[in-house]
Amino acid sequence: MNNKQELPWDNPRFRNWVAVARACHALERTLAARLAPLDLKPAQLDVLMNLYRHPGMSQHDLARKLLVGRSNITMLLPQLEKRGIVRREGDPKDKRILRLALTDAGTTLLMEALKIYTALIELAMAESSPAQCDVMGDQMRRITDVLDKAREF
Amino acid sequence: MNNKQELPWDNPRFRNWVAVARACHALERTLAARLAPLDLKPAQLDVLMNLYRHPGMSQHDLARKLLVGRSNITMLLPQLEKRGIVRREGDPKDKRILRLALTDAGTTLLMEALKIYTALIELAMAESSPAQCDVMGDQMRRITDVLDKAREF
DNA sequence: AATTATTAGTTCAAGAATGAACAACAAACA
DNA sequence: TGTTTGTTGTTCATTCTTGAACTAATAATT
Repeated sequence: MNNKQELPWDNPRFRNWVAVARACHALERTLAARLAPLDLKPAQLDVLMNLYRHPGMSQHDLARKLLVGRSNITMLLPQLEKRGIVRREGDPKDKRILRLALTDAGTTLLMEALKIYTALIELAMAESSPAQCDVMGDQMRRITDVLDKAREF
Repeated sequence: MNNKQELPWDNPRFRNWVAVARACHALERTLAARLAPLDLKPAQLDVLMNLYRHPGMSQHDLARKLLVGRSNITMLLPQLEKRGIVRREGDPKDKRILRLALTDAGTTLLMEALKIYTALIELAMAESSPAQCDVMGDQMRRITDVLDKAREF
């Protein structure tokens, strides 16, 4: 019996997803290199992006958005707080919760980082038409939805 | 001046790439959970997949394929070698090089892992048509190419 | 042939990410 | 009220990843 014909690599969905994973990894590595002058890591940029769009988030909310553990946020934030990039203040109604927000310096830094990130994305996707790009984005949002539901069992 | 109109999130390429990064992260997390019963991590699966397709690779070649540092490979392989999954033998022509290959046990384990991976990908992309999927794959391969070239300066 | 430059792999110290166990607080309910 | 249950954030030990410095082997240069 020749089982080569059933190899995953013959499956379009598989082969194409592997390409997604590779591209994603490549872009993240390149981003890390280009963010280095700002002394910022991709994971930290993710934090800033989320706090900009959702000021007042709790650490728990942030962890869920970023798909990381809560302890990760605990380890990540004090650095940013010491650099004066992020502000953390207790919720008056619920003393367990810390509300997060960017400082002005944090917003400024974020804008610098976004220039770099945007330029990299534009470079990488220059050959993709807006229509292709939207089709891709829609697929990805569906995938994230499916996986979120799959995680809830 | 209102600069909100120039935010990256208004840029389709930016917004859609963020969706790619999220989906990728979500799928990798889910994969890690589903591979746990095999005592295998996504990074290790990447190694096995590459060795299956390119037996006789050197560690340097493998590192480049995986977009990681050589030292990472050095740290990764001894575990797999001890488990009898990977075989490492010196190249007779060039004594610096170690040639890598899967053992039979390694191939068996890979096939089990691929079932899990394939099932997850099928789940995630069930709603994407093969045509959309191919368009996406092509885009991703172009992105990887562009970034590879950008890395060479 | 002798020297110099590259290349493959390793070591090591530092920095991230993870999950389990924990403390403080809040909510639900008797 | 008092007890139980659930939630938020932290701590800590473990594991992974990384990049710089190193050794050994090969290639290139003189």
